[in-house]
Amino acid sequence: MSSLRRTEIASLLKEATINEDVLIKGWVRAFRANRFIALNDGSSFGNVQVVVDFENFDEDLLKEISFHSCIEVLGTVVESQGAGQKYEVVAKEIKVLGASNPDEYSLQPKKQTLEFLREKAHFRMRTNTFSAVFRIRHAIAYALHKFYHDRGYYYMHTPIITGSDAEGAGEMFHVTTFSPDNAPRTEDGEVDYKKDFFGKQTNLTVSGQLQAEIAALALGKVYTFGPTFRAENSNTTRHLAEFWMIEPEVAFNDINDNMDLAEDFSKYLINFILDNYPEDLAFLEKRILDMEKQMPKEQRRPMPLIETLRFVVDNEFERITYTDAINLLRNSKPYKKGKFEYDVEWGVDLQSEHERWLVEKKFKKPVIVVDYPKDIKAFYMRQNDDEKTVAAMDVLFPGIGEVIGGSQREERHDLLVKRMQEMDVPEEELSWYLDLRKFGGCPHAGFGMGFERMVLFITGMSNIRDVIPFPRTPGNAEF
RNA sequence: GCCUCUUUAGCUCAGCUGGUUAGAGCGCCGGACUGUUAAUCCGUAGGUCCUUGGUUCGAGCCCAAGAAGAGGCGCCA
Repeated sequence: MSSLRRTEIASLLKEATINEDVLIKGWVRAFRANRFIALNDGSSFGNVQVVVDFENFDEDLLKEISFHSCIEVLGTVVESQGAGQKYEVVAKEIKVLGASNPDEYSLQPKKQTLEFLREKAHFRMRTNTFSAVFRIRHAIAYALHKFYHDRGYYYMHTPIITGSDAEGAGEMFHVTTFSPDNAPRTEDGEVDYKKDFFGKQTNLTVSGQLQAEIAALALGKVYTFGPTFRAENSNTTRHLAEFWMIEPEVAFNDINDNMDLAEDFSKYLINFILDNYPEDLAFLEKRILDMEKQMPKEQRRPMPLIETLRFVVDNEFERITYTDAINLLRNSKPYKKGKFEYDVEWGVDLQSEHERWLVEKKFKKPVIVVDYPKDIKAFYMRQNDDEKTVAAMDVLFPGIGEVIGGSQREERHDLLVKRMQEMDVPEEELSWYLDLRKFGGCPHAGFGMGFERMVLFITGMSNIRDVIPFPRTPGNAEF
């Protein structure tokens, strides 16, 4: 068509030279009045408007310019006569790269529900909503690397296939080359994993934490970022069987440093998106506001999306001990009026309704709860001097709940061994983990942030399946 | 895993107390119009009422079982 190099729409929208010829390619978002094509190539939220003098184009060609068809346009940049945009491109030549028969195409140029689009995961990224979500998802991933790199952390790749099942973070997916029908058996009739690929039973990782601790005790400050798998039968808007987790682990940090890091990190990610993706955020915010118009007032968000994000970065997270949280809850109105479904009692984990009350009603901002009873937390968390609690923390966000869970790790060998025995954690399997306490151990701390939960919070979406391109949930592994 | 709700046109939904030919908006298609921004106006087509079984003179509607989807809870990130 032309020897011109393709101009990306993002750069065209940023700075265009009047009367210059450009070559653009993209997918048709709308074709109005047989004259105006809204073209998008994914490089930005904004579309470029292509103006077609339909009198000068072949009718059959114009017919092929349909919703989400892919076209190439050679045209001239001019100042727009219309109100919606500064520049537009007057088409000289149009070539259809990929037609899309509107009779058969399952997406339509109208509002469609997220549930419907979820079933069309191969097309849903072409919508405004999902392209905005996935641009932001990318940007959060970039920002997290930048945050840690700029602060001298090392990105550590922990294994996806693990040989230990002692991490205690949930049900695991087994990894095997055996066929379920005729796996080798031992004399007792058990599956003989000694004959399996790795010579032992292996699983998909549920956390990179234990390995990250190895790295932290050598490189000082490290983080992991990778896929994590939980075979829990969780059917909620905030659980996935395959999700991504960020796990910093820092030598010499105590629980307070850990809380500082969690807060700084969360705010950095939110700020990065506020600074760099205002258009996408504005669109997502408007989408929610439109949707909420049909909802009763009490179900609406207390603040629009961008205001919520600003509020979170501008205010300190509330820090409160588990014990104080219990006291607050027991003195709360819903508790006294018997509105809570579950009882509030020291030693029992906070239920969703209790966390929601703390975050959404009492403090109205992210809350960090620390010093949980040791019996409801993992074996590796550091015992506090009261001998009843451990230096564990959860960071709770409005609307989502737990986004971060972390702790100072137990670095005292004898105490760790005692705890493992109490909780029936096999010492032999974790001898390497105990070695870290025997040979040059030190206080250290870290946490895990659910990546998709952060994406949920920043985009304001309500179902976690809509912030990962190809969600894996119980009964669903399409695409 | 538990509880609740939903399933009717391509999509989103309405459908009265069980009663004749199941409707609307949007989308698609055809036409009109042509500086539009969710364009507008007119018109056409489009249905396994989720599936199976039952009750009934008669079932989209009632009953039973199953399937799929959504939400809440639990587990957690």
